[in-house]
Amino acid sequence: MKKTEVIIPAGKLKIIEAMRTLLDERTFESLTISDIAATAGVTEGLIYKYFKDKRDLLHHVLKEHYEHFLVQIERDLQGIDGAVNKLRKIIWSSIERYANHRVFARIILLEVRNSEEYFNSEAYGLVKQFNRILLEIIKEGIAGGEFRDNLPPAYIRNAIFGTIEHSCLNRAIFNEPVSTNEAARIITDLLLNGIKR
Amino acid sequence: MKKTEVIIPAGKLKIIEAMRTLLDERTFESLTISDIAATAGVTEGLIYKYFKDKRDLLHHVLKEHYEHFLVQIERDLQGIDGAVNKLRKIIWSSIERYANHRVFARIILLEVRNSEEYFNSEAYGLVKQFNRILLEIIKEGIAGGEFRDNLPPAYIRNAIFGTIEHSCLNRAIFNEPVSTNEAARIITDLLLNGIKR
DNA sequence: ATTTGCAGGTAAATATTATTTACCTCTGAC
DNA sequence: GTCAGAGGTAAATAATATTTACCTGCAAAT
Repeated sequence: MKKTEVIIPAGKLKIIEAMRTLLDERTFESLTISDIAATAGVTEGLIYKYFKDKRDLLHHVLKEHYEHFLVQIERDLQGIDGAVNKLRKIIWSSIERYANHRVFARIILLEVRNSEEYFNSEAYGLVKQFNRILLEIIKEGIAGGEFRDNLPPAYIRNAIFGTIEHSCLNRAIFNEPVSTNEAARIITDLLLNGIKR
Repeated sequence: MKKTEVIIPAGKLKIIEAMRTLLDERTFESLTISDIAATAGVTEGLIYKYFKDKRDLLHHVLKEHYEHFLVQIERDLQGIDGAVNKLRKIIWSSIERYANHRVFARIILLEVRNSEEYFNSEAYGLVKQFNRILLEIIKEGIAGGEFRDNLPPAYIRNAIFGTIEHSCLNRAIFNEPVSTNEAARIITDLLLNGIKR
């Protein structure tokens, strides 16, 4: 009775759902407000009732996806001890998310970073939250002697993030398949042990 | 007498130059044809004389940048022996390019990957060429025993590329400073030796 | 039982931008 | 000399995003 008291109007839900559907098929730029309204079965004006503009709708869709992602991440990390083990898990979970939620991957990898407003959006706030989680694990690893202490944590984070994202880019763009387990195993190994023989 | 016989018309040059200038200040999406024409001091119609559309102009600007980059890379690699040394150099050169040519970095990291046409553009052809160079170095390193032989070359390439790009993202987006030498040293070390103690 | 405020929704006007069209003007090869 | 074609312009048109004014049903407050 106390949770989700807020009833979300049917029209708004249809708009969000239409956006998700269309983003699976086409790029954000190529979608018109009229496309979205038609797919949702509402009028164009209604979109502006709930969202500031087209981009605001995009950010909302990303925010919903990211909320699910963060819930899953928190859950996945439960009961795992040690920075290496946590890192292994977080890499696996991230790849799994990018691989199995292509719209999510496309939005975050390709569609949002080119606008200023994104960096003021709620969605970006969640991304920063994820960043902090990852950074905590890295610092824990350094403090506990599992990771090297002569690499700046921010660089480690960039390497992890960057490697994962780049490895999932072809999936997002060309729909090339990704094997989550294999990718996670290789990327974790590569990052932990390096490429030098 | 045989090279650069082609005279590029003044208007076209001004358009390209205007695009570069504007991209340093604002995002691609926020630029209008009328902005570009005004900055270039030409009429809007002329832009369409030389470029298919706004994106085609963007791809052209990227192509010019990438040509310079490739020339520099080929030069930088001259006389360097060994895969590790070549890798070290290519990482340094890439970071240097992203750090000192912010428009280039912004275009490639933020503006082009969200459109289908990009992947048919000449600019993308050059990116693939760079990819091949990097992949060759990796294969050389594996064959020569400098790199581990149990990591797929494509993953190694993604890790290198992804780490570099992610490390330069904040520079591209927020204009945060990057120290090329420091970044190159740390990233190379991290990728070669891994993050595990 | 009315009224009334207001959330959900529509339809059409307007504003903004991209793109096309028709034309003008100079120049250098024939 | 002319004339084809490159460089360029101005204005019309098309495509889209956004705003405006309005309609409708319904859950309180009177």
